Amino acid sequence: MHESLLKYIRNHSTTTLTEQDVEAIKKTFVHKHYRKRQYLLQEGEVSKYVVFIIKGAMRQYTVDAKGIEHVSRLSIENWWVGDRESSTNLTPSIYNIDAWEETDVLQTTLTDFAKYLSHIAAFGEMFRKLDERHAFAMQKRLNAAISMTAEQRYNDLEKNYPQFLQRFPQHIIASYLGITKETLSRIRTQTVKK
Amino acid sequence: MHESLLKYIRNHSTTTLTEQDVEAIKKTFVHKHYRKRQYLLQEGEVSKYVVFIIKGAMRQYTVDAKGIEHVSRLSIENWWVGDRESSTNLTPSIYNIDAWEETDVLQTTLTDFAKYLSHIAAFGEMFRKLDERHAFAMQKRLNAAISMTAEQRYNDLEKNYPQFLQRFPQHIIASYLGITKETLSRIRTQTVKK
DNA sequence: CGATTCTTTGAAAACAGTCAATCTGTGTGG
DNA sequence: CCACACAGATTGACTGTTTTCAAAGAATCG
Repeated sequence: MHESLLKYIRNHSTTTLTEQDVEAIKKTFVHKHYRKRQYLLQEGEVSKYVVFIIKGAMRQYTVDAKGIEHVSRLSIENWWVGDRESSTNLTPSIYNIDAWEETDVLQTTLTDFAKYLSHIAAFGEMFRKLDERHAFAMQKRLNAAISMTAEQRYNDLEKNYPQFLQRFPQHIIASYLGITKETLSRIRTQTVKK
Repeated sequence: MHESLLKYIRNHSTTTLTEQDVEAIKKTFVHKHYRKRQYLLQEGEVSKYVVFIIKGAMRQYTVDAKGIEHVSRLSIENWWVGDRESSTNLTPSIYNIDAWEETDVLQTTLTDFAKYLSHIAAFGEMFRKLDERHAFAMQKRLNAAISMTAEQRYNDLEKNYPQFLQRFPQHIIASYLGITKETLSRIRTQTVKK
C-alpha cells in the first residue's frame, strides 16, 4: 500500500530512508478512498491534510459568482494535492478539491507532516525540491497564460502532460486552459485540418 | 548600504543574525548600479546572480515571435529578482530582466548564495518563507488569470500593489495583466464613469 | 523647444463567449 | 437485453469583447 509513496520519496531525494523512517511513514500516512465527486476540500474550509495520490485523479477549482467552475490544478497518480497556503497559514481555502475518478490516496495530518519535514531528512529534501519544481511550473504556466494563445497553450499541454488529455474530459481541460469547451472543440478541429 | 537588506532579513525571520553573519553578508553582497534599460539577464543566458533591490524598479518579461514583450514580473525596493529556475538548474533562461528606473541593488553569486542558505540560519529561514509566499502569490495570480476578467484583475492590482501603478507606465501594467494598452486605457475610463 | 514616450480615441477585424440544438457513447435500472 | 437517461462533444448563429492599426493629444526629459 505504501510502496508507491516510498518509491516516490526515494526517487526524489539523495538521502536514504532508514528503517525507522519507513516505519514512521507507514504509521502516519493512512489509506483513504475518495469516491467520484467526493470532496477532499471545500471552499471556506481550512485544508487539514497533505495527500498523495496512489491511484485516481483529482481536480482543484474555484467557483465564480455565476456558478462557473474554473480549474486551477489537475492531479493524478504520484502527485500531491491540498491547498498549501490554507494549511500553512490556517486560513480558509478559496479552492475546492474533489475526486474526478475513484481515487485511492495516502494522507496525513498537517502536524505529522510538519514533524516529518524536519525529522526525516529524505522527506524534507524531497518536499523542498517539490516546492521548487512546483514554483517553476507555476511561473511558466502564468507566463503562458498571459503571453500565448489558447491554441498554443493546448499544444503545450498535449506535449507536456498528455496524460491529462486522456484522463479528463474536454470541458475540464478547457477550464484548465481558461477557455470554454466550445472554443476548445473548435481549436481541436482546426488543428486537425492543418 | 547594506542596511535595507539586513533590516529585510531581520523582519523576515525569527532567528537573530550574529556578528559574523552580518560580516559575511556585507562581504558577499556587493553593490551594483543598473542604468535604465540595462539588462540584468537576457534570454538564453544562465541566471548567475541573486539580486536584492535597494532602490529602483525592474521588470521580467519574454518576447514573442512578433516581437511583443510580455511582462511576467515587476519588482521594486525590497524585492528579490533573478530567474530561480535558470540558476537552480543551470539552464538558459527564457526571460529578460532589465531595469525600468535607475536601480541600485545588492547582488551575490549563486555559489555564495547557496552557502548562505545552509550556513546562516536566519537567511535560510527567510528564503524558505519567501519562496513559500511567492508560490502562494503565483497560485493566486494564475487562478486570477484564468477565472477573472481583465477589469477585475486590474482592480485587484490597484488594491494589492498600488505602488506598481505609480511606478510603471500603463503599457507595462497592461502587459503584466495580459491585455493590450488600449484595452487597459478603455477599462480605466469606463471604471471612472461608474 | 524638440524628441521621445505615454495615453487616448476611433473604426474595422478577429476572436472568444453564449445559447441552443444535435449527436455520440456509456452505463444503469427495469 | 433493451431503453432511457446522462455526460460529453460538436456545430451553428449570434453577441460581445479584445485586438489591431492608425492617428492624434498629453506629458516628460534632455
